[in-house]
Amino acid sequence: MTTPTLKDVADHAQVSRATVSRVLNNNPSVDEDLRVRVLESIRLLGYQPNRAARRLRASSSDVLGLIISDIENPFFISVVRGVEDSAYANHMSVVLCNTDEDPVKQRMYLSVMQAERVAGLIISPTNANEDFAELRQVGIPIILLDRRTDKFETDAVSIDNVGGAYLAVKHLIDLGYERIGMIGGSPHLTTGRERYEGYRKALHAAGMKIDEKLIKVGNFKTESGYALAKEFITSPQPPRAIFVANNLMTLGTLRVLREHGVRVPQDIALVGFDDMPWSSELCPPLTAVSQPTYELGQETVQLLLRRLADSDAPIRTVTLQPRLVIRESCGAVLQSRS
Amino acid sequence: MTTPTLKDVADHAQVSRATVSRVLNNNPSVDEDLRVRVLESIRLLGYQPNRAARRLRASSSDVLGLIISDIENPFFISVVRGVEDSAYANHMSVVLCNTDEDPVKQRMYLSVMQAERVAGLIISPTNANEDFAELRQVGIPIILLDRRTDKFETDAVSIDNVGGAYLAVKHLIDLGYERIGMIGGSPHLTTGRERYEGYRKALHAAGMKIDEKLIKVGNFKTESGYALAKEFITSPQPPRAIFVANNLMTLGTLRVLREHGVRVPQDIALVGFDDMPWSSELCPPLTAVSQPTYELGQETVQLLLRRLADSDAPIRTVTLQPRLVIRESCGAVLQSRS
DNA sequence: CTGAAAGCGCTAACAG
DNA sequence: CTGTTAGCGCTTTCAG
Repeated sequence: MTTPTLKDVADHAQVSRATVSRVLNNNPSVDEDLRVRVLESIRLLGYQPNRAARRLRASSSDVLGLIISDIENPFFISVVRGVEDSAYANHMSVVLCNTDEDPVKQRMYLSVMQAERVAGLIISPTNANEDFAELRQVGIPIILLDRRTDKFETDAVSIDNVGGAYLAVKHLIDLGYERIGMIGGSPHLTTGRERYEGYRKALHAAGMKIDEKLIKVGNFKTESGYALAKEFITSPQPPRAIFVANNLMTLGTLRVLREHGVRVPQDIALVGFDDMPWSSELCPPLTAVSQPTYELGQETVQLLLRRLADSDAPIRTVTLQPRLVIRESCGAVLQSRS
Repeated sequence: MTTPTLKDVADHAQVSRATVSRVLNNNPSVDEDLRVRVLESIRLLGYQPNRAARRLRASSSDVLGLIISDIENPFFISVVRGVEDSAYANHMSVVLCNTDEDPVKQRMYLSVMQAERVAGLIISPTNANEDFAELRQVGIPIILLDRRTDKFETDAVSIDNVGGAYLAVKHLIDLGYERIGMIGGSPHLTTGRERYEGYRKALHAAGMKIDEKLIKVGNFKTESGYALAKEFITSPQPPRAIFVANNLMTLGTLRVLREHGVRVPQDIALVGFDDMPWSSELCPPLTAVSQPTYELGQETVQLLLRRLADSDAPIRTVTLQPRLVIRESCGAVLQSRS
């Protein structure tokens, strides 16, 4: 019922606590004999350093905070995985928190992270106007993941959303579609705004007019996609093709279309943003913008590590390029393989 | 760059550190005047208790460890969500670790949890023969999630896998299928074994023979489902219907069938285990055993809370019932809605 | 190269 | 009801 402490190890090895501590921290200035003796005692007693104590004393911790905004969204899973693997490879553990797009929860978790004295924080913020004042004051580095904020300058890694959306809509245009609609995500998030911008740009570049009636804005959730798509198909002049701004909304859209017997792509063509493991088994196999999610996660850790090593390094923003995966939901060439 | 400490608050409010501590911990024996004065100082200084210090001193922590075996598997996401929400409601934070079905990683994370002195641990173990000796020795309660181990008695919450599989296979039998095959998951996990048992039981109850050639065993991953399904359809006598033991393997199976132009359910009928948000948009909409994943997560927290309150409470095992969601992949009545 | 000693920020008896 | 006094387990000067 009781764990051995550093003192126990010291007693057992007949050295001072300082020496044990040095061995633990790979301090080179320890005689080889003592080192092995200490190591042996550690093994024998099954000693485990107490992290709470260590963190209290040495203000450095090896815990990395990861705050994501919606764990329900499969997009984040692969991201989490990337963060975790990278952290693991660098001997850090990660504490994952989910704000559920709730600013109140976000505030709370920010407090937790601060009180927890994490080494650094990776976050995809729920709102663009958070300034992370407390965390910054304490000197905890922050890396923005996927979404950015207006308020202040930080290291950030994100996807080229404008480019991705452009790619998707251009594909539709190239296939000859007109009346191309969009089901957009939260306009208060950079991702929502940028994908919308990509949509506009693509139409613009093709000399096509923007028709406000073909643009619906929601909140990146399945229900929102469902509701908006329903508005579309029950409207007098539904779009001939739709670009949907994320995977959840795409699911909602597919549901409505199926329920109303609308055929894809014969009646309405569809491109999604986010390529998921199941996208190729959907009905029909979905053409979608694929985001390098795993790399997104990895990259944030790299940025954090760099910032930890040099707090004065210039601020860096990394942008990852998405690519279009063509399947059957737009009526492009039918392919035998996905 | 420096955070106020409890001492700063004490000085500011002109009281002792003990009093501040009492206020912080809602100790009722503090005069109302002092309490407001302290609270005011806390607010003014923006004080945040240092968790590391608190945890070091009071061996009780409000951090709950959650170790899952495969974050890639969407099944766990909803579980995580359930755990998190319940924990949040009970003022606890959760640290999530992903072992990736790797016993070495699991060992490491168990150490981390111990060193971290978490209040309790919820885990879906990668292997059935882990005994959690160290954790138990330190007195950290453990709750088994979804999977169980042989080695020792603990509180556990899981799904009735036998019953779920039985339901699925019986459905196939009731529809008149013969030559019903199974693509099973890891036999060293209780979930894998039990779903297999349910399959056998259903055939048995119907007076049907078990044909070993119709049983393939894999490891719950997409690739495994892909490979096994391929073996099936390239075999001289493929099964007429298949029960697939989890969502990832179902995805792999669907992929093979699509690639080989096998029609579902006309050529081969399919039932999956795990109903996912996208199951109804698959090609064809999938009939599947739906597990109460969110509740699974919630329930583990309840069990943990109970154990924390009374370490001598009798060991409890909670079993949640799954249900069958009928769609189109088995050729049952076609329904307009999912 | 090693040990002694002084805390990190907080809580928990124990007196008053 | 409040303050004093010890530490929790570890790291880190500072002397030897």
